[in-house]
Amino acid sequence: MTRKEQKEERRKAILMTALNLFVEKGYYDTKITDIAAAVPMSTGLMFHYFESKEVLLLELVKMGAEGTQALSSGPAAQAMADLPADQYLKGFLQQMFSFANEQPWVFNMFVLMGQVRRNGMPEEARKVAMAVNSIDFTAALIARGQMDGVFRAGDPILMSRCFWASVQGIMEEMAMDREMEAPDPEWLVSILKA
Amino acid sequence: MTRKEQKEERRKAILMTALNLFVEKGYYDTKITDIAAAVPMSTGLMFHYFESKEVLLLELVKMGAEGTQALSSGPAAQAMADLPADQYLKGFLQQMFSFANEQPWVFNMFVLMGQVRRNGMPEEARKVAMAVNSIDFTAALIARGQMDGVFRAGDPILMSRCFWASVQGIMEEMAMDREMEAPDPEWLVSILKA
DNA sequence: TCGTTCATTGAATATGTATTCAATATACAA
DNA sequence: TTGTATATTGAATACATATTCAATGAACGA
Repeated sequence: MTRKEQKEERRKAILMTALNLFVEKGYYDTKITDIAAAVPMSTGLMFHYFESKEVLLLELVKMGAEGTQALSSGPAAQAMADLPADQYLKGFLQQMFSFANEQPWVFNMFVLMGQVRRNGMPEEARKVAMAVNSIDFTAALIARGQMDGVFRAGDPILMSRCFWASVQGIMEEMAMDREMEAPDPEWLVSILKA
Repeated sequence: MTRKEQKEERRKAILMTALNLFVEKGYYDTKITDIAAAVPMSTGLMFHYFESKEVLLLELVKMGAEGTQALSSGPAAQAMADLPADQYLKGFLQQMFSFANEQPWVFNMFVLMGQVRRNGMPEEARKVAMAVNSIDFTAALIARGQMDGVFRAGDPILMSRCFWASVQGIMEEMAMDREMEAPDPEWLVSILKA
């Protein structure tokens, strides 16, 4: 393994460790020394890999943004694209909730993306997280579902925001208590159902 | 007005200002100087009223805990007590969402209580917020609704957690964007509906 | 009116933690 | 093997901000 690869590995290790801690304890309560100790490496060395705590967060959020992009244009999305709208959303949630155990980092990434959108988070990362927009995409899906009569009447944008806010709330609850069972996706989709 | 009353007024002004800022910008991003400037008063004076930022948060959370207590045993609760379970929850949400504009501090208090429960918030305040438990109460309500056939099958505790996590998610979204319209309470209650 | 007490200020201090840095070890290339 | 670049360390520093404090002003009771 070349030295460059080594470095890349280490970088990823830091990112994954930070992701865990940020979601577990919150960004502000996670100290650089906590991350360093968990990797493990010396605190000083952290700064050979990331020039600051904020940049580290930013890198994570960029990864999350790319991942979301990839997900919504990838083959899985295509395969689902012509399902009925409610089936599509149910499938998505099913997948996401199963990631909570099987691919915790994917799950954590989603939770982090939601958290970073909030007031009081570092500006730059926040902007990137805000730019990732599932709201409009889902709103279009909802409008389609309304045409087909599977979804109730209502402003699709508002419904989309409420749907994702609910999902975020539940994912944070799950992140806080890893023992918690996932809800039946049907429950959440019911928010939208006719 | 006596001097003691003056002081009490000032105390409340600080508490309300802090509540606003904590919800608006987040606890960690809200500096003592921010609160002082907003009241307005000198930063030093803050410490004649509250011995620390954490204690200030704690006071707010204690108020929130009492308020919740009062709400769930007060006359309004009694009046609702023999409504069908779904009507009860719908009424509660209706009220809460209307507070978003009419009594923002009540709304903010609810949002804060939810936020303080999260990892990374000051321990003492967190314990108090955690002790306020709508989960069990609502779970009982859900069980009743299941008997009556208005709610779907499922673990009432899990359903209760998911319901409140969704509500929290949406209230935080509303707190972030004060222009946002409130959802129809029916949407949220649908999470539980048969 | 005078003295005592409380309110108020803003600059000084303490503290926690992000960030830097000088020193050392390790890998690699010639 | 030797010299150069990179990785690594942990202690020193910088910085942000919570907290203290000495000084001043305002209210109140006697």
